[in-house]
Amino acid sequence: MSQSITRGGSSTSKKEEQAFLEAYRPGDYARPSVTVDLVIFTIKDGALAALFVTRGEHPWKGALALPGGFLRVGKDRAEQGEDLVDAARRELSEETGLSDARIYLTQIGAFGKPGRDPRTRVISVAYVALVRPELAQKTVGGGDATHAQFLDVSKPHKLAFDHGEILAAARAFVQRELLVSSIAFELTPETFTIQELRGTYEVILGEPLDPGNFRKRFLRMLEEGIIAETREMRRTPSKPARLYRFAKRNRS
Amino acid sequence: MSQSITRGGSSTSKKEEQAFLEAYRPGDYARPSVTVDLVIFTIKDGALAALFVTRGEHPWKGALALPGGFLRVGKDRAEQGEDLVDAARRELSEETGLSDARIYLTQIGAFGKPGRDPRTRVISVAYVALVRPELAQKTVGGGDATHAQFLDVSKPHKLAFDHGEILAAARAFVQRELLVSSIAFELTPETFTIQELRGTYEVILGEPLDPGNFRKRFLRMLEEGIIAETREMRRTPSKPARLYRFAKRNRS
DNA sequence: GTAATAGTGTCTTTTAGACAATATTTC
DNA sequence: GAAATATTGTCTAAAAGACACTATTAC
Repeated sequence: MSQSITRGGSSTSKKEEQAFLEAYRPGDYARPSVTVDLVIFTIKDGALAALFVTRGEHPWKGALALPGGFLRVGKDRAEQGEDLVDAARRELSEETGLSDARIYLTQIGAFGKPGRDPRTRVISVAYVALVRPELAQKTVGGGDATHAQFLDVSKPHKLAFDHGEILAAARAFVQRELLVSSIAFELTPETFTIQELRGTYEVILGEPLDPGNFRKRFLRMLEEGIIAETREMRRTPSKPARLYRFAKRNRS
Repeated sequence: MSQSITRGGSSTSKKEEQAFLEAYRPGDYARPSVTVDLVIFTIKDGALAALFVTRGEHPWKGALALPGGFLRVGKDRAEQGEDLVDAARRELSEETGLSDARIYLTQIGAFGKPGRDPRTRVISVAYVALVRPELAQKTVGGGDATHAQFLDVSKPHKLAFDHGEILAAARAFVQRELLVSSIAFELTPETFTIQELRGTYEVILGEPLDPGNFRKRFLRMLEEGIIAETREMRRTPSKPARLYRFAKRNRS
């Protein structure tokens, strides 16, 4: 915003500002469309999977795409529409039926290269959602009779628009975040064994972890109170394993 | 984007898509304005400082604000306007006169709460720029006869719009990034002593660091080739100190 | 010499990684 | 008992933090 040179911080009257706002008319320069796109991750069949929809219309008709939609913008100054994160929650709910506010959802950035959508200039604000596997199975994307489906992200898919780039950014975000916060639990069932949690880590990081060494990390989290023991055991093909549950976040 | 249920990935003809695009007319639902706002950091007088402008117009007339401006959006499909990061570079250049493409500039996210600008719905994409102190002094913001000025961010300032929130996010971003990448060098003169680099770390982290322990970290970076020794020494009030220079990034 | 700051060394604790070994259950 | 895997333990190396100490220069 180019500023005229006015200094000294003279407090201007509320009345004057009111008059300014009344007189304000939006310029007629072009505005972009703003969409909110979601990378909804879950663990499916032992792999990191994301929800994709098949496009039914041009452009990119028939191609896989990330779920998303237009940000709802109000018509006047008093009603300016919905917040970005609310639009993301709404999309999440529409695509999966999941409206639980506890589901992890966070913004990872804006993507807005000119030409990314051939129809018009679009700025997409991307969000990452993490859905526990038992919840994901119950959603629209859980079955495969619908247009939305969870697919293994380690397998290459031809995606519409620049959604491949957004997906890559989302994977990088989750990998980085895994090392500093408790997001692994957002992709793990309510109760889990040490090995099951290790599986989640392995799937996100894309590499195997030593069971003994992972156990040490796990026990540290237990001491810190991030994880709590339960009385139950999980039956396995061999020796049963203790079940634990997530107790508290290690950072807000 | 709501999808009609079409499956099977039948590849559609280019001609059909072309026809679709020709017929496409943007809907008349409201679009938001999109701006790019910058948090331009430097080190000034031994403190982390950011560039602020004084608003000359309503709303928030007379208040401090982050420099920023509207994203330029083209009028038609063929010419969709400038990229987000190009808009950020343009603003950086306009506000500081610095057009060097080597200046660190990266996006930290989109801010778009309804009501953040009383005039109309605005989505702001925020960028962080890091400017070396010797460069910052030469800029418009270096003196204080202009409307743009670098101010110590650890002192509270009443900022326009939600710019306080954006500034806080930018500071958090830089602090996190300091621990994993080489951004400290983006705020350090070309050549520097160990103590001077430590000063940069201290100013960003907001806490003192042990000189002996920091030296060990420093020497590790020297071994890794991130830093290189020079032949020069810096004269100090007491024992002179060796000068080093930044050699290579530790991650792209 | 004295003050100031550059630079070195020591000790402890934490964490990670590689990897061997033991324990307990199902079958 | 055999197979599987949960669990424990050992050794090494890297890194961080606290803190005392030495070296070299300006004045």
